[in-house]
Amino acid sequence: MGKPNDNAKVELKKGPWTREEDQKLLAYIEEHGHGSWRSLPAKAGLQRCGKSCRLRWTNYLRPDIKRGKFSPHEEKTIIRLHALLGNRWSAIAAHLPKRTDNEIKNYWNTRLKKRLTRMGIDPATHKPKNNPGGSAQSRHAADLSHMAQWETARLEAEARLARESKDSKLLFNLRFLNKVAVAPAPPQPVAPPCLDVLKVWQATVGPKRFFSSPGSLESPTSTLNFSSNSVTVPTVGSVMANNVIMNSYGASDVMEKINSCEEVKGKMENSLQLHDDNNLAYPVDHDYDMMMGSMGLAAVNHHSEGDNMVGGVVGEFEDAKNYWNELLNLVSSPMESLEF
DNA sequence: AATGATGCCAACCGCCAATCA
DNA sequence: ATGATTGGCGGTTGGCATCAT
Repeated sequence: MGKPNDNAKVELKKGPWTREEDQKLLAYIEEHGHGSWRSLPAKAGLQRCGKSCRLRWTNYLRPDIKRGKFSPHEEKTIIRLHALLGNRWSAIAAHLPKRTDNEIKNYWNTRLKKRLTRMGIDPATHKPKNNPGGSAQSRHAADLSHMAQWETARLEAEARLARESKDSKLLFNLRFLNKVAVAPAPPQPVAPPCLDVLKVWQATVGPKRFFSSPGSLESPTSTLNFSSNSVTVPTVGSVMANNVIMNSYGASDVMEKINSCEEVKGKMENSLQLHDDNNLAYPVDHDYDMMMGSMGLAAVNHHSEGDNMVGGVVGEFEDAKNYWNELLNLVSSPMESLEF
């Protein structure tokens, strides 16, 4: 980037690309890489603006693009991600390998949106159109909606990590956690654990990166408020012990995998030192707190009356990270085995 | 067969954040 | 600090294909 020494005004071509133009662009990029898009057209012998070249490359010519019909799995993924992210096509595309944001956007606008509308679902809100009011179902939908908003923030953090971090192991773990978090929630009375852990987080560490103002429990996009006594926060111990939250988020298969692994169970017992009274605290740092929140694991035991954290720190932060990394790495092939 | 409606998708447009001189 | 420029993003458009009348 920077200031170029811009130059001659050439009559730039618009409209559909010809085969010859495609070949020129492909040949140039294959040999030199695209470099500065601004200067590429002249070097490649194209009478197009750099922007047009970039678009043609990213949306059509790039070799790692998958074209053609979207699979049912891809459709489902788009719908769910749209519910979480809204019209943030590039973010959605990041979760659909080989699909471009433009393609996903077109597919949504021309097909999926209409299909949802026909099904009586508002494609903007992903809620039933004719069910206003306060039914349990709609309240549950509202819970999901707010979870979705938090998921949005978390997905952004994941995307940031993916860009900034070369630590593929951590990224793997984040993605694994993402699958757990995005799994559909059946109707049930348990409050959303994402919100629980954030409540605890707020009470414990106060507003940080994701909070817009001190003392408020707001997502970047939400103005949701909570009554302080309405939420029961499970502990790591209780969750690990009975899978309540994990099951409530359709992630029982994850716990099944974990429980079926003797090594993992041993690590759990040793590291967490489960207590019947659930008065277990767990070391917290913010990113891991978020992750555990996404999994439905409150990082600390929480007594709602005082919004105070109860219990002491069990270990060091690094221990917690290592523990979760080890735990998650022991679960075989989560990406393939978990329905998303 | 002709015409209009609809579907689809590549490409363009305008905006914005990041970057650089 | 400032202004120019780039790259990226989401919204929109234009044109071709298909369908319905």
